[in-house]
Amino acid sequence: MEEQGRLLPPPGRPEPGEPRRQELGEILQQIMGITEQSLDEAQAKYGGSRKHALNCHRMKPALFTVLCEIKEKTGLSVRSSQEEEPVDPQLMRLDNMLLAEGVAGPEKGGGSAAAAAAAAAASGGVSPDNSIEHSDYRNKLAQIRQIYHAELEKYEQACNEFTTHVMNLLREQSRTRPVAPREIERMVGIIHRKFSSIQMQLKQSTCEAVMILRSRFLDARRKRRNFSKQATEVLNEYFYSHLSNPYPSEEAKEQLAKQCGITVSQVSNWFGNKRIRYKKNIGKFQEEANIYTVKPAGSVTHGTQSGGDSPPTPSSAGSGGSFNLSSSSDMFLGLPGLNGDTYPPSQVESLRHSMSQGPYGEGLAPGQLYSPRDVRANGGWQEAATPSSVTSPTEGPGSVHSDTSN
DNA sequence: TCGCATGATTTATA
DNA sequence: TATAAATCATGCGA
Repeated sequence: MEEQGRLLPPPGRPEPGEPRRQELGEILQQIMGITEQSLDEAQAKYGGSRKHALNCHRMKPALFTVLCEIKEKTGLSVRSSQEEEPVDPQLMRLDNMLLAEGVAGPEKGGGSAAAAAAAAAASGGVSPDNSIEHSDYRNKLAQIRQIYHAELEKYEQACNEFTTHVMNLLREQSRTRPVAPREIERMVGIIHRKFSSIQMQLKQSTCEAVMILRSRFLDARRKRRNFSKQATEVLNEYFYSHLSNPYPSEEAKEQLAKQCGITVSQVSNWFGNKRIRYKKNIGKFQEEANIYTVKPAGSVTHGTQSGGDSPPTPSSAGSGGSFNLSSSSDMFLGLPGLNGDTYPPSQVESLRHSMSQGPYGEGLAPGQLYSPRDVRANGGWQEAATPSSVTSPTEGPGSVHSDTSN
């Protein structure tokens, strides 16, 4: 028993070393009723020669047989107490999450896929510096992965070392007392369970780290990115061509989202912001309104326009599933634009429509209602926001935009 | 660095 | 539950 010191985990372990040392001590105690102290005492008291004498004692075989009988009788309770435990659902969850995040399992794909998903979600799908965030996320995830695997390896190594050591001890003990293979298995099982619980702590910490990392990347407010110019143009075109009722239906939102490479809720946010900001400062947006109501067809969107205020229907969408926001060139008439362009009749109609709508308009045709809520919302919108003419600014360009928060 | 622009979130409302 | 309104947080150009 001189190898007493080697029962302890190898030195130089990281922080979890101390709890592990304690736990291993507990295991030994549990398995054999041996503590470091008792071993030390036994060692000091009897020494190696005493052990040898005990082994050679003439009564030893008889004693051994009695012990075997007792063992047989108590074996049942031992066996029953160590029935296979069902797989811990929490451990399963942790494992699944680590796999999904690419921390556990094969390196290729998992991590980068998760990173891509996170980056895509964070950027709304079309962030220009998507790749930067992507690599940043991936690097950090790789760090977590590296630490996780290093720790896991250490734990496994320690577990194996300890198991071997305990088995050696049992083998040695089997000379003086009966040790059944099943008992060894049971003890190995206990050791593995103890190490599993330690591993679970590691997995938990790793999951927490991943969650923090993800939340940082997915916190849209922190990582706000302006939409691409094209996306803004698409949205603006829709907004200004439906100025009398800028409430896209769900279908329209989906189409816009698809076209802009953003989510439907981002489209909703955009329209919400746009409506309120437009309403607050119509004058400032006059110029923009002119640009978008006057813009030649095909500059931003594809396909044909079903009419300025007509609700777009998926069935009327182009082959690419694109949402038709502007007029096709064959609809242009000889109406001169501000920059010398000609206007499509539909947009002229839209313009006229906008002019006829608003506080002085005749109300909306049934076809202009995009959603039931629009009936209510539209009234408020028209009263407050729709200008008498988007081409005849009532306010000069010098008017100041004021988002109350800014 | 500052101020405005803008996307997202929160809260209240119908 | 969609929307208005207020607000927050960040981007971006001068």
